[in-house]
Amino acid sequence: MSDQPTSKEDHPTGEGFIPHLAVDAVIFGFHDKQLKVLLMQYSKTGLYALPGGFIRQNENLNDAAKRVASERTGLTDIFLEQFHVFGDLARHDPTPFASFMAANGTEPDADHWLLQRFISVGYFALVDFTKVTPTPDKIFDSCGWYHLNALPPLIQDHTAIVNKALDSLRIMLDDKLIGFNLLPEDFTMGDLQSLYETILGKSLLRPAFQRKMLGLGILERVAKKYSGGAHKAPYLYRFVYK
Amino acid sequence: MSDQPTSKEDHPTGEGFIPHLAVDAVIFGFHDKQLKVLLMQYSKTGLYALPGGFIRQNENLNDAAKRVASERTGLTDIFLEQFHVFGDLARHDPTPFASFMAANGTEPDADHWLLQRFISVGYFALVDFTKVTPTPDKIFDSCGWYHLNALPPLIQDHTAIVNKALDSLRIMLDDKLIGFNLLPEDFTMGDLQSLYETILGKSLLRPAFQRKMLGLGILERVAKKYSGGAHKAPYLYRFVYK
DNA sequence: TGACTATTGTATCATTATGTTACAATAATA
DNA sequence: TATTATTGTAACATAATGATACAATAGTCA
Repeated sequence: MSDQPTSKEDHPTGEGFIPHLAVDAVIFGFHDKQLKVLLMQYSKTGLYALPGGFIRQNENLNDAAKRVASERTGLTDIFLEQFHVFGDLARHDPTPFASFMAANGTEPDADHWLLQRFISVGYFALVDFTKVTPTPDKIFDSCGWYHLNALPPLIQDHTAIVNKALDSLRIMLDDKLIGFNLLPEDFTMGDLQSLYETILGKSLLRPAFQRKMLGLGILERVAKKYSGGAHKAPYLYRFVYK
Repeated sequence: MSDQPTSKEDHPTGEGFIPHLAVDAVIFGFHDKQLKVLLMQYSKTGLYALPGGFIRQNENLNDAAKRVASERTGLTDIFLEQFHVFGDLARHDPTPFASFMAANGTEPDADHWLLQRFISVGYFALVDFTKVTPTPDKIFDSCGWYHLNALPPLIQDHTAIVNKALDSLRIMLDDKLIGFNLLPEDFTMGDLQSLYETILGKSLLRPAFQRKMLGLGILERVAKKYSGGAHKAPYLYRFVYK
């Protein structure tokens, strides 16, 4: 997507980027009945933030979000979904970035581009967190997974962004399920149900769930069967792309 | 909301506005079983566009959208809903604005701020078009209502924006109904059904519609009854805000 | 090898929601 | 006072969803 360096410090003037506009990515990680979010941390201040970035002058907005998500996860083919734009003045809080810079020994001008007001387009993604290599950028020097129900305090309005993303994910789950590549090629109905239960945060009844999923018309049953447990072998399914 | 002039030409350099970022408002007008959209036209070129505008440096994004919608309709209290951000490079097409300026005798520089790439946040609103005074701005010198199923060709990707807005409106109708103030304070179930049928573009069965609406829990029946037609008088309802 | 265990696939029934038809009630009109 | 058009709602049919039950079976282990 790009041959240029992308971290923020490479562009101290913000040149080449659209000013005042950012993307923030809420990257949900799922595995083994756990739902986590990828967060960035700046160790010197202990502040946490969502992975984010800026939009190049000659870059599609969606590609900018994809770039941000790919750089932080090492994954290509991330399915990203735009869900909301956060554009209130009240969200503007330059203190975190000022702290980062101060801790790096550079006292920024008051009108430094990073300290200005940003309007942020929120994207969410859902990935298998065991397949991810969390990769920090040059501002946030660490990067890792945090349980959704035990998030640390986040800078600015990032907690609200996470919550809104989760709401959107839950609403869109049926429609976007096929886009998230977080189950193996072949999976059981139990795998799928675990995914749903984890994301929705509640348990579901098995027969009704099976009926509903098959009713979506996006699953095909694979002939061979799974082997491993001391019980009847479940069928394997895969998504059918029409 | 503002005491400054807001039309585009008052700011030939774009000063005071966030560059490269715009809002476009899809203002649906409903009345008497008709659904229309408010469009701007520049008479000298015949080009049509959605009402749009820019975001002030010190203005909430939502307020910018509200300002645009208010200035074009003369209405305050417009319920606006953000629905999508349009950020592809492919949507960039400076020719309409270049035409406007050329027709006004000013040959713009190639790097004029209005000719640059814009990312646009889409909002939709739903109003009673009989209560609106369509008000042109200084670029688009006329402004009026067009039937949804007979739209003229629009500049850039504005047709796609209208279609996406309509999709979103239909999906959100149940949830956002109470916010659109396009029925009188007291209205009949028939009025409400007409509204739904017009927006959804299909007819609905009366008993099921009544059941569903009452089931939403946002209607209360008013004691008094309507008078006028040669038939049984319908009950009047109003929205109940909880 | 055969009883045991855990889990699966699905049948069955219950409940709720939705689609459809029917009809009595009634406000204005003539 | 009969007529007309429309409303409110009952009644039934169908579909969707919630919940229980149970047979099927892949491994485990006596």
